Amino acid sequence: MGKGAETHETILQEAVALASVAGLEGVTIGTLATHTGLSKSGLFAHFGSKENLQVETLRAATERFVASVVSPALRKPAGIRRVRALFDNWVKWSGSQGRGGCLFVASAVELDDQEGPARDFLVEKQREWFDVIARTAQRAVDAGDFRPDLDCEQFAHDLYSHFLGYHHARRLMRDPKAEPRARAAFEQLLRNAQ
Amino acid sequence: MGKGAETHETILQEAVALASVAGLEGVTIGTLATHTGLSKSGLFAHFGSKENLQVETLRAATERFVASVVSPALRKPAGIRRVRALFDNWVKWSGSQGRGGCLFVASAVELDDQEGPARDFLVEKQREWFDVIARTAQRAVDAGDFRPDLDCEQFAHDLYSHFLGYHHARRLMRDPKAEPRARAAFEQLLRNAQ
DNA sequence: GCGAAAAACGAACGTTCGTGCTTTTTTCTG
DNA sequence: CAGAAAAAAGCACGAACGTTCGTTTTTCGC
Repeated sequence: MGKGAETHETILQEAVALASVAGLEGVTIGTLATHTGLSKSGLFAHFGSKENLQVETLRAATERFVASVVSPALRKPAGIRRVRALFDNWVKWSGSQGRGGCLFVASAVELDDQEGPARDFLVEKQREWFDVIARTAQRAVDAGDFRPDLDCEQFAHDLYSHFLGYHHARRLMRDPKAEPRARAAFEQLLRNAQ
Repeated sequence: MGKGAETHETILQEAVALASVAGLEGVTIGTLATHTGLSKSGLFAHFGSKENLQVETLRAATERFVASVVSPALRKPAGIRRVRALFDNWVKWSGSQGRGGCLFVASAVELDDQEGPARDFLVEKQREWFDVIARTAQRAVDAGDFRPDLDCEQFAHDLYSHFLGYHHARRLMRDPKAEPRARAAFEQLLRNAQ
């Protein structure tokens, strides 16, 4: 990897960390330059536009998310264990994000009314993630862990909701019961699916 | 109401509408002045600081929320019907917010890491809203609609999660199934509580 | 180690941001 | 209706925003 690509990576790493705290719009060229020890113009040249920086930041965050949440879970045996791994990894990952929260939750709210490539990218990746959950539930049905008439898309939607509830309780409300509540809700979701 | 207070009200009305679309931070003194036909300095004099404007915007939004969601529901007979009214009003109100989404959801993500009076105010009101839900569930237990050993705080947490899931599916994903999914999840929540 | 290519810098641009002042206009009260 | 009080405007400020451009420094292939 050449020097340029290396710096590029470093910038994106910092951008993801910063965005988790201040949101996508909060990642300003100036502050990002300061944090990386680069000049504004030097940093800017790597991306060509703020919009592109935002998309690349989301892309970098997605890579990390897949590597630490999705891929490990997909290595578990299909069925309820894999479903558990998905949710468990998700919650653990969210809690390990330093001071910040889940960048995707933050971006979802920030971009829901902002047409453009950043929104398009986020929606696409969220859709993929939703489908992974739904398919994983379907595999659990196939394995006999879940009842045959389960609505897997509804299951994915509900799982997603429980994560959002967890995120809200932990991040805004700073409720120490956030995680146990989320886990209780998840267990109930599993029971209803069996 | 004098002229001053009237203008004050008009500004806040516009601020709430604008914040629902662009977020709290997106409500800039300049754009707000343009939308209300005032000068920047003239508008600014009403609030003294941007921070105070944000708090007042949240306060105005809270008033509207209570008037169109909470109060009508509390006029229903205690029990499961009131619980239904809470969720129903909430979902309907969220869908009727014009182009924007729920300001509280947007602010929750925006302010979760931003220490200050705006955050404090939001957390306080969210806490109150959470308590209203939990107490309403308790009244349903008392009325015999819900089982006696129901964890009412968990119920409130779950209800909240389902709203967040609905909001996410509708606003970011623009999923036409968002509302039926949320309603299905809510019905399941009720069934589990009985 | 030389020279081309890539990377980073420094300075400036036009805007917009929130926030002070002072002055003018409008509203309310006696 | 006059005069006080309130409201709004006008103007300016320093800072930060994204972006452009020309120059300097660093990296890398030969």
